[in-house]
Amino acid sequence: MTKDDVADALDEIGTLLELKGENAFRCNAYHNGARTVRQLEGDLRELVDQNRLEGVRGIGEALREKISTLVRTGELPYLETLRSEVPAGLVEMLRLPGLGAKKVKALHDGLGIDTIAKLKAACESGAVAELKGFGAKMQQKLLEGIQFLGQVGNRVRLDLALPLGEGLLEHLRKLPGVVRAELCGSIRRRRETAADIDILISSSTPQPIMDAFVQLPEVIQVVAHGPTKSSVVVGLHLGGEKVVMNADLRVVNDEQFPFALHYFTGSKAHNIRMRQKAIDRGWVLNEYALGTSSTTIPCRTETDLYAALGFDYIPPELREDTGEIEAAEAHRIPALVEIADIRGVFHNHTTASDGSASLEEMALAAKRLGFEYFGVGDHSQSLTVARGMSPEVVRRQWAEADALNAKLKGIRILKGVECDILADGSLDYSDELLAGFDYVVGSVHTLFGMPEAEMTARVCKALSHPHLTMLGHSTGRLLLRREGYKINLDEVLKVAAKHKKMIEINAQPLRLDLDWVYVKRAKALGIPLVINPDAHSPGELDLFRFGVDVARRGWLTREDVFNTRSLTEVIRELDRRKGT
DNA sequence: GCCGTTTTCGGCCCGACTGTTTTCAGTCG
Repeated sequence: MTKDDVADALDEIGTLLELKGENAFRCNAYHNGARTVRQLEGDLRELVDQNRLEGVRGIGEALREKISTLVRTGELPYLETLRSEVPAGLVEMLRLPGLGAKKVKALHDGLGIDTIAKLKAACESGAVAELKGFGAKMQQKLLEGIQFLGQVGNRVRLDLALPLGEGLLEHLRKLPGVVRAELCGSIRRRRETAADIDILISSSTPQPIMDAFVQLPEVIQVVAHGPTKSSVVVGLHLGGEKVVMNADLRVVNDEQFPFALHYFTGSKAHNIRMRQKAIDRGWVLNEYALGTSSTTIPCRTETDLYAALGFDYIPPELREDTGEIEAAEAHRIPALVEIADIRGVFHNHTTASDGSASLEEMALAAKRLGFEYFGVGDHSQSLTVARGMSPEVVRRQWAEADALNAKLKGIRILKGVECDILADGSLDYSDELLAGFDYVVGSVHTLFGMPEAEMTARVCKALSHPHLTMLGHSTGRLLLRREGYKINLDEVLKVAAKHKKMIEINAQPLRLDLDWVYVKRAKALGIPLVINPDAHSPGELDLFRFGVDVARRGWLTREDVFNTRSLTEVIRELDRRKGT
């Protein structure tokens, strides 16, 4: 049982209790507990065995008991019982916009509806509109929701949601009367996926802005259209993909803007803690103001808002209630790594394996981005599907790199490889050949179905190899598409720290692997992180910025990220590692 | 269910919008 498995179980309990009509705070306690478990540091099994869950905020006696049972037995009779009491279709119905636990329960109690299919039939027959608390509009909305659910999934990757949101923002900023305008929500916090686009505008004339918003060319459907809040569905073709998602716009006056910006950026957990901190000081914090009923504290920016509470400014990427509030209170918010700090990258592909551009084209693209060094990391021989390099091809690439380094000014090519970690944990080339590279990225590309213990041992063995420099995409996940392979990352991090290896943050928006939660743990273990775009074309080099987002969410400073070092420092460190 | 220099009970963030109401409950973020 992983932390995610346990957290999923707690979330499910919370949801099932809601559907049974339980006290909302009790339900919420389970959802809070799930979030806490997901972000726990260390091995859950050990935490349970050593009784270290005691004192964790949000996990009391009852949850601790259930977590222990889940971890020790892999089962939870309490959850089984709940499942037998609540039809599975009710949980699925919650995904429909406008349907919460109360309404789902009313549909079930009143009409015996326990699946989306039955709900669709009941809407079409007009039965739903007859039910108390429902009506014709609700019935129509549900039908539309059922159709929408069939068309789009839940979340959208950041690299798609961000440009869509920025496009809307650009339109809106041109409107008369707009003073300030920003993207909020999970996009501003740079989560790897987003469920919707949140936009905040300050203006003294909200109505015409609202009217313009719902008529933007990207808008497919208007969900809500009020004087200060509107909600629409937007769609756009981006990079060959049709992106459809919800977008919400809120308009406030300019004095309210910093409070609203903070509020709509979230996360929800961060906001709740902030409001409690305000209450501790005898104030109230909401999306419009900070203060008491008689006086308000003027703030021009979010920085002012945090300062009013005695806090450091908290960058949006940190606002997940994972310790940032305590750090801000103690004035220990780190100076996070920035895009401009990155001076080169190490894991990229060329036509020598499955890339689309030559080594020279890639190096020149890196130079255009302002990098000092470009590390090539083509695939190794066994990965034939990606045209992995034979030893001959490797030597030819080294000669090419030497020739280019003699010719090109302002960019240095580093000779690396993305070497397969074979099934038994050995590397894909002889030690003699590996010794000729400037560095070696080790990655798993095969046998994803291995049992967790075996996969963990495989990767840990590779980490003990003297020629391995850094671990590539650590779980192999593809966001919203494929789960990563089963691996005990806490163990992997421990072993990486022991052997003084680096770990990659793969910046491909589809991967973003290592996940930020583990980035934070890697940092705590003193492991250097490396941000790599895993570029297969010149244009993809720029994807490194999404890796910077992950690094920031993992609390990394410039010092924590290896590729913020200068070329001289990088070469010195790589040479030092090869010498040991 | 969780939590407590307001601790063992009584709170738990709070406002906009919708659709159904005839003054408000439910949903959402």
